[in-house]
Amino acid sequence: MGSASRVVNGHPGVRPEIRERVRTAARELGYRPDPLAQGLRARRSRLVTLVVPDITNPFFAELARELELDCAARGYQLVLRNSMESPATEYDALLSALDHRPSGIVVVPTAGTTALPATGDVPLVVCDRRLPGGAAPTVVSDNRQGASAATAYLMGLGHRRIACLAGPPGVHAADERLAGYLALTGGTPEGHGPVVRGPFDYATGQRAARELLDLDRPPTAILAGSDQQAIGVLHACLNRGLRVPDDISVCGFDAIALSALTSPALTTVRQPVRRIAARAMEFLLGPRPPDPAGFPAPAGADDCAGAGDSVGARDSAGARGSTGARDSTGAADSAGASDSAGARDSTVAGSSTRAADPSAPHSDVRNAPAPHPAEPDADLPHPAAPVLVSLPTELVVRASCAPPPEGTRTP
Amino acid sequence: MGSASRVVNGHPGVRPEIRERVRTAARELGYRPDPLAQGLRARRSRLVTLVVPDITNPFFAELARELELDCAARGYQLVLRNSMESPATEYDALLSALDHRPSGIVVVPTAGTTALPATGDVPLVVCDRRLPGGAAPTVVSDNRQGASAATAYLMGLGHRRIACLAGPPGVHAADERLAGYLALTGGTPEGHGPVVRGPFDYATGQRAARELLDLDRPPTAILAGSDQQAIGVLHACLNRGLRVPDDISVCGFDAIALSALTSPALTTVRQPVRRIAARAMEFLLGPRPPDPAGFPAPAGADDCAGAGDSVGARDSAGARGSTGARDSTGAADSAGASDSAGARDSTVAGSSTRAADPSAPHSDVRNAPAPHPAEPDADLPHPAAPVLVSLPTELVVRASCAPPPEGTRTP
DNA sequence: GTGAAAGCGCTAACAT
DNA sequence: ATGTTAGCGCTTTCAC
Repeated sequence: MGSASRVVNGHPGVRPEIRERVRTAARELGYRPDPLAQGLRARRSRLVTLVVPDITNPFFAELARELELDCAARGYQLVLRNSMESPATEYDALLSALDHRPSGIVVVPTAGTTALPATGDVPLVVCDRRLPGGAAPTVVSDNRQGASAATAYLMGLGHRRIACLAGPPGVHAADERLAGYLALTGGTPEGHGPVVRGPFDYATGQRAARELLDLDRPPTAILAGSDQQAIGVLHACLNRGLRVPDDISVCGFDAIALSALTSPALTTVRQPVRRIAARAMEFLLGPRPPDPAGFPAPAGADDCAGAGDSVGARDSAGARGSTGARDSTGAADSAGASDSAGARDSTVAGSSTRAADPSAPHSDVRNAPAPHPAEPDADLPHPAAPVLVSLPTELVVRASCAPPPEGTRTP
Repeated sequence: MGSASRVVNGHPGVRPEIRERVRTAARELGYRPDPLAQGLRARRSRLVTLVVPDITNPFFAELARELELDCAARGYQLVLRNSMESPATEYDALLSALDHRPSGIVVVPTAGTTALPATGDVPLVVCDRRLPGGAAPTVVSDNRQGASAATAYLMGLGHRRIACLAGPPGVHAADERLAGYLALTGGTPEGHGPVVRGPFDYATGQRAARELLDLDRPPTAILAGSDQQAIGVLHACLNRGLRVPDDISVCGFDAIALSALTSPALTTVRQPVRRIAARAMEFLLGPRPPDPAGFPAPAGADDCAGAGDSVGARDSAGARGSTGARDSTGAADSAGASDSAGARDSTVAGSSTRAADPSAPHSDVRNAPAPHPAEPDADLPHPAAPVLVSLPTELVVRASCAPPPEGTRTP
């Protein structure tokens, strides 16, 4: 029975003969490991908890989907929690999530979150937004760079009065986007255009647009802080009888599905949701096919047959041995992290290399304001885990932006 | 220690003194029950699994949120799974969900789903869509009635050429909505207008609208199968230079948040998402405050004090005893179910009365290798459980519909 | 490398 | 009504 367990968990050091015998028996008996018992004993359930402010936000929904798909592929289950933008609710959600001893936690903190509960040895990663003090490992997209790219695009089109509708103060993504905008417009002879801030929602977009349009010299372009805002802006403009992009340009942020389907289609900045999800999961669970077992991961007893049959040789290397079986990831991703460096000093992190053991690398990453100020040494198992990963965004040029009405001016 | 368990689980028959003692100790020790151990022993985890085609669909996101909120309030966690409209994926998701011995399963089946796996003694409820053969307990909104209401409204406005953009064939909600439309227009002297079918998404709306607008005698109103479709229609019309609602009326379905924020705001049919969620949860877990414990449900050790104290009497009737403690629900909701009967024979269910024991009523609903071929005996727990609950929808009149351009004709 | 034994933290039958 | 006793199904030392 000990050996059975070893086989199921893909532990090395089991004679091939025995392993096959166990596998066959398992298959014939239709054996399915009991996650509860496993969890109780191993003090770790195959659950990943996601805490978002509100799953109804299309961006979070997309994130949730990507995470869930990734979980499913690895044989994990995604637990969903809504904090409803309440730090207290978020805190409670985290606490009760912890009770279930999840394999990892992904949280998109509320605007008011200052600290997260101690997670013990449960790895946690912050997504999309940042916590003050960078108190936890974080993966975000490079909002500043994205906003700058959009601003540059607008300026290149000839716009000189570009308004910025930014998200709520204190929300990292909002602040960063604003910073990206200011970085380019601030140095301009005309100075930067009007700035309005507010929640990332449709209503705010409408309200802000009306406000902006009522100005003495209304802007010729509006850079919104989210697609939802941008759509609100779009509608407000349209309602005012303005043509977009002929009379005014509008640019969004996020590239949610809907943004492609407005009229005109929204020029926007794409957040690499899929990559964000992938990086987060990688951080929590290790590189993609941890293949933690010869077969328990795949759900149906069916498909494991196909896969399991010829697998015998596969894990000769030991899917999760103590050696650098997983550095493939490290290499690829350090690249991903650094190529976002196009934007200034901001973000970007202590690059790639992660220790091999999935249980170890996180413990020190948490709370810990920088475990070691500097890590000169570096071979394989050094405890230097990236604290902040910033993924590059992508400008999606569609139809909602054009040169300003009066005529383009080439600088 | 036995008593401790009894207290924690709110079992009756514990002397108040002891109970207090246990509670105090628990509080001081910061005791938190281990859900894994509880689950292993009780063969039931405090998890509820939700399987949706795609959480990215705003309607499902809303459903998920409501369910999650309800779960959280009861001390449960919501596991999210995306079937991506693939019956096979859905099946696997259910299978692996079952491994965790959830307290219940909510599934929005894919269009191609014909059967669900046997869930053993795990209660399962189908939401929003229906399974062929009504093989499982179901709670949906009365789509037919909703579509009829919208159609009637349009006809009342004077429209005679109303097109219907319906969802994909085979999807129950889509079929029902179409039926609701046909029921009113079919008998009309002019007969019903053109019908187009396709996925519930934005793109389909745009495509269909263009198609419809190219007709020799284009419709004066379009009844869409979803808000997403309707928004696509809206954009397509606007792009064609048509004014909505002056030149053409558009009506949506679902009343997602976005529908209020388009310009013009969408007239649509509201699905009682919150009630759907509430009913589903009630079906799975019993009436709202099952308060399965004096305090483990509330997350923080803080709030448990307030609630737990005076609870003592609550469960005198036994929140989930073998008697009809839950027909309060049945009464209220059977009403809800039947007043939707305004639309013909359709939906509506074997009204209210449900068996009291949560473990029993479901077993027979499934195909199930039936433990006992027949269970003649029946006192309160008669196996007559409602198989279908249909909740009434609500027409939300906003700005996207108006009398047809040529002039209204009063019948 | 492989069995055997000892529990993970809790609940449900038991005896009291 | 309370204390005691078995395990739930698995992982993990620990001897072999």
